[in-house]
Amino acid sequence: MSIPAFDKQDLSQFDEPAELLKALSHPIRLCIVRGLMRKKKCNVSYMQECLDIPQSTISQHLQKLRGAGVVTTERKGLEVNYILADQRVEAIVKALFGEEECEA
Amino acid sequence: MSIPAFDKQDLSQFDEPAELLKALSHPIRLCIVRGLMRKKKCNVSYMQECLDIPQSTISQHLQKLRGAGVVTTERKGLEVNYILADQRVEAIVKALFGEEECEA
DNA sequence: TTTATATATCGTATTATTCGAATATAACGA
DNA sequence: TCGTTATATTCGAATAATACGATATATAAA
Repeated sequence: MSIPAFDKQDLSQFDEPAELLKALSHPIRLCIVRGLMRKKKCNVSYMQECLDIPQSTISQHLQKLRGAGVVTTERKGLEVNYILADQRVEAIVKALFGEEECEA
Repeated sequence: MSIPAFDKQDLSQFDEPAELLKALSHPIRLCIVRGLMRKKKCNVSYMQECLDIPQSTISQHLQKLRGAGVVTTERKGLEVNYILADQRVEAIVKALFGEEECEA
């Protein structure tokens, strides 16, 4: 009587992790997230400048990341800084891109 | 002159990893993949029985996983066994669900 | 106040995913 | 060959994701 490898009874336990992965599964968002691993803290304008993508597009991606709990925000005056907020995400990014020194 | 944390020039380097994550970002597929970590090798009927989901639905999810290189197949007579084929995926599943002994 | 700047949200057209029934294929045994 | 079982593919409808211009909000400075 061992636990089956698959089990429809707890399919719902995969909902949240799948949501997390979905939030990460877009090139722009993945780029943002890896950028935040390198840079710790980053405002929208900086990302926009680097990525050269319309502001509303970036902002929408950021809201999706925030909605999934991937990032949190810290306002500083006019700017809003984004910060990684989920350790699982860091492990996933490392799995995908390798370990890496982060700059202060 | 350090490398910027974000860089539009190599946005395309995120395409493949994003595809990989997209393939994983569905509860059924994630369940299958974690099941394959536990069980190593598994045919479609077994998954179908456990998950109680229409055959075509399972098969479609499996094709998506295969297309992304997450799994490979081994035919044995009528049955087709699915097997994990990407180490990154194992690391990701561990990040999401924790380490775990695998049977056999 | 007004103005400027940084960011968020809305509207909407386009494209992609999802599901499951129906159908097709592949391998085996009689 | 024919029938059976296991799996894959096709199709259409419903739903969700995406991009981006236009517009709204929030903060700060004049």
